[in-house]
Amino acid sequence: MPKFQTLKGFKDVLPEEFPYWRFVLGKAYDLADRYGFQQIDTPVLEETRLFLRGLQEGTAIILDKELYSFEDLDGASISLRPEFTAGIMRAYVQHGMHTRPKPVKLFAIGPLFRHEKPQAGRFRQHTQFNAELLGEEDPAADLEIMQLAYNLYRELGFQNISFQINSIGCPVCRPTYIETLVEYFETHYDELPQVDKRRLRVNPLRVLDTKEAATRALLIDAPKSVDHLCHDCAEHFDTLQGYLQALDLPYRVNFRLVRGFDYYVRTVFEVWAEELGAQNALCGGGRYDGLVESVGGPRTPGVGVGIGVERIVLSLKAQGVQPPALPRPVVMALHRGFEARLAALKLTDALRSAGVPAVTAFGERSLKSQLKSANKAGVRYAAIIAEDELAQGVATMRDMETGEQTKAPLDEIVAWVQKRRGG
RNA sequence: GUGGCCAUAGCUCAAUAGGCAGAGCACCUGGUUGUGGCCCAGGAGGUUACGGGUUCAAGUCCCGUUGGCCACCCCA
Repeated sequence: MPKFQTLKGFKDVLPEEFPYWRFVLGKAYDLADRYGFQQIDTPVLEETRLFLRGLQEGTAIILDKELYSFEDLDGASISLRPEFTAGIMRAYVQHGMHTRPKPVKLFAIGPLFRHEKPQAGRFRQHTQFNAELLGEEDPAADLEIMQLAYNLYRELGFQNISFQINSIGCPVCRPTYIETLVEYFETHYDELPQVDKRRLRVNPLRVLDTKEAATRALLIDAPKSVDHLCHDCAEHFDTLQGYLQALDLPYRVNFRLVRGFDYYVRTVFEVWAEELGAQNALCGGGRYDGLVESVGGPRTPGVGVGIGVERIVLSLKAQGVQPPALPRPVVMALHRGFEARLAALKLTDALRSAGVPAVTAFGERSLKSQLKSANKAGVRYAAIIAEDELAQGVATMRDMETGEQTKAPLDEIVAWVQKRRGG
């Protein structure tokens, strides 16, 4: 066993993975551009308080346990970011971004850290593509965030994806709903499994997305948030559904879909892919009109989504989607003798400058050995430069697929290769 | 945090009933003077995850630890 290994829940991304990563991230950038989102990057480390601000005590304790927190050299408590949104909201307020033309549309890509028990598609460090739309209450904003997520999956080649949506109301209508919900479960208190008794106490909405069969039976008759929305929330939800229908976006209202935080309002949604087992949620998002305020800014509506990149990569593999191949060296310059080697180095340099991926054989090994290297590197052409070629000022260009060989003047090789690459 | 399954070479896996740690793939070198793939020969690569225990003898049985997978919990 190696002397050192990655920490529990962390992993290396090896070269074989990168066709997938570049495919996903390339598409993410592309879509963000097309949707008019601007990129923002915030520090990986922030004040711990930022991540635990204004949470109910029970929730704060749980989250605290999953936060990578430590004391800085000056004694300040700092933490690795467990999510993007808090840092982006902090930046929004700190830089007075509320004075920018609304809506402010931001996206970010980078690592997040949570001290969780590792599991399928869940690591202690994961990468997220995050989009936030701030300053707009129109359900079309919710729609835009949802479209962004949906089309990312669609354009990556995902099949059978659809939305699960719900509206969890707002500070006006939610408290009454939660009261009704708690009352309902209290009349069935003895039928509730231990976990759900606890949930009912700590975070009642969470009882709705329980995995306990006994509780799920009770859910059939449980009050639904969509039936307890205030006028504005109901209208917002109706309008959003009208948009989804108009745009042919497949969705289901799922009254069990919730978020556990107070600043979430109205729309919550997830994108689901069929046949992905227990972890069928590809991403989740929602509206958080109270969030900017909670970090000290003006009251600002907002809606956002977080999309886990590792989970996409896993799903792409599970669905057998082939990402485009990454560029490989096209030419390897082989050489024999010191002068030839210099010529090979110059040739490689010229090819690279012209945009042709090229490498030089290293060392002073036999031509045979160098050809083996060229074969393993998968290059299309071996440019052989030895005494004869040097004397004539040419290279022997060997096509590694057909074995065909032709000589070409050294200063014409760039053009020779480009012509054959169809450039 | 709770529970189940698992851990042998870089990878995939063997190793009778507890009795000398192996194969395939991958890697390196060679198969003569300037030519790859296939083939052949050779090489390197292991404290059997780690620590303890039982035994004449442990990869194999027992305990602990670490790590992985799966489910729960949680999911900003």
